[in-house]
Amino acid sequence: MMSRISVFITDDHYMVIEGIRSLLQDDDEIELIGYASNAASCLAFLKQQQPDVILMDISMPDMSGIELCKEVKEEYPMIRILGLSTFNQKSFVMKMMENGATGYLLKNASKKELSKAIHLAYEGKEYLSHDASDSLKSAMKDKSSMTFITRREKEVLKLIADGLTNAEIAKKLFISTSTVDTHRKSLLFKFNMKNTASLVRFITQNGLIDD
Amino acid sequence: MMSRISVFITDDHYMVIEGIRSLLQDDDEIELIGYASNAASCLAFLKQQQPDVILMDISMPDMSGIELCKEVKEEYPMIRILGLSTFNQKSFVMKMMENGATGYLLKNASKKELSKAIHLAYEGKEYLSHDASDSLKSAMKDKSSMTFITRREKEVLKLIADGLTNAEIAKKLFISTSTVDTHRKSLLFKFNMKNTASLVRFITQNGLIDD
DNA sequence: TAAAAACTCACTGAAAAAGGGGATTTATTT
DNA sequence: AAATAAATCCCCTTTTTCAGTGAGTTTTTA
Repeated sequence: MMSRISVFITDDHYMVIEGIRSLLQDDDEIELIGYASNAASCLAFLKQQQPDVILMDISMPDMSGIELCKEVKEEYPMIRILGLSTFNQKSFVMKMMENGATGYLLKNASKKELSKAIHLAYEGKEYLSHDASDSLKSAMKDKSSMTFITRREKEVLKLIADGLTNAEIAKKLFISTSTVDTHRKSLLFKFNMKNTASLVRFITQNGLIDD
Repeated sequence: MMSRISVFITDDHYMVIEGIRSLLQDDDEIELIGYASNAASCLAFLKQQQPDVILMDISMPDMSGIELCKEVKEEYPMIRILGLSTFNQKSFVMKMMENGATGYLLKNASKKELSKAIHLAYEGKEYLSHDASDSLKSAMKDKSSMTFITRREKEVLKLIADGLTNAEIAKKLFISTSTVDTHRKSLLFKFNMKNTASLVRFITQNGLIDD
């Protein structure tokens, strides 16, 4: 008999970790070897030990799952990553996959679904949570050259979500309002949103901003 | 020895339910008698059986936890309710408490914290997750006469968060743009926000809108 | 060290939101 | 039935955002 699939969890909600742990307890083909509640300790763990599969939440206190996914994949390309989220917005799913995720799971997934996803991920086959796969299909079409947002854009995004106007942001960052405006437009374009309202909703909902 | 405290969970994330279940397994003073993944089945359950304490998530597919909390309290005033959330924004905590919640828990709460909160809730004493209690204190001061938003305002709010402009909303609801504008202003006023960005962020973050 | 990406700034014009005021009709509650 | 709250509509002005285009400087990366 082959060895068990080793799994690691990165999620900042204790209850979610507990939930997964509990769901995986019976599955004797899967072994939970550890968990981390933030990106830093996840990376620290990986230096010591590499699991076969990582279940990774999008929103972590110190880094977004999308970024962490990218970093982990660069360092340890053999590790399979399954995105974990409460939402299923097309752009997020897309970005996770672009950054090397093997699949995507919603947090209300059943025991069966979870187990299936891990097994498939281990074999390198992609798995997409039901609701997610639909949105992904339509998303993959307009999957233009998206390199994700820059440091400055993120900074501006945060302030936009805080309710600051371009003028206020400009003052705060010691740049001109034109520049802020450019960043704002760039953000709308990259996230494919038509105005600030939908942009803010999206990034808040997907935990792409630190509360 | 007294009988065990009966607990019911309402949360639309299976993993969270599993997590709580697992955390409570060892505590032989607490008995988990059931769970629901939406407001409707929660209410249906309560018609048959009433737990001592309900652990209630804010964001449910069919109704916000704030509303459900209110309804449950009206029908079964003896049931203690503990709010469950990933966030800890003052206004949300405040509204949950105003609507009858006995306490408030963050989803990254430890086993000890969870158990403590349930026991305290059972005794009718309030428990507030650490981060939450701070924000609540400062919030209670400016707790002005907020009657919360109306049906129509909520409808408009949803569409604003979807990224529709006043004109588009007006078309959809068969009313004039002036009316939509009035509702928008009213929302900004009620939530004490200065623009759409901060409004959308706030309501999204607090699960006051159905994703 | 080139090339690419990120960051910077400006101009124009149109669209939308925000701030302030007032007003009528329809529901709801007391 | 009277009072209160909700929903509807309009006016005006100012501020902010959005769309499109162009272009120089700095930083990062291949």
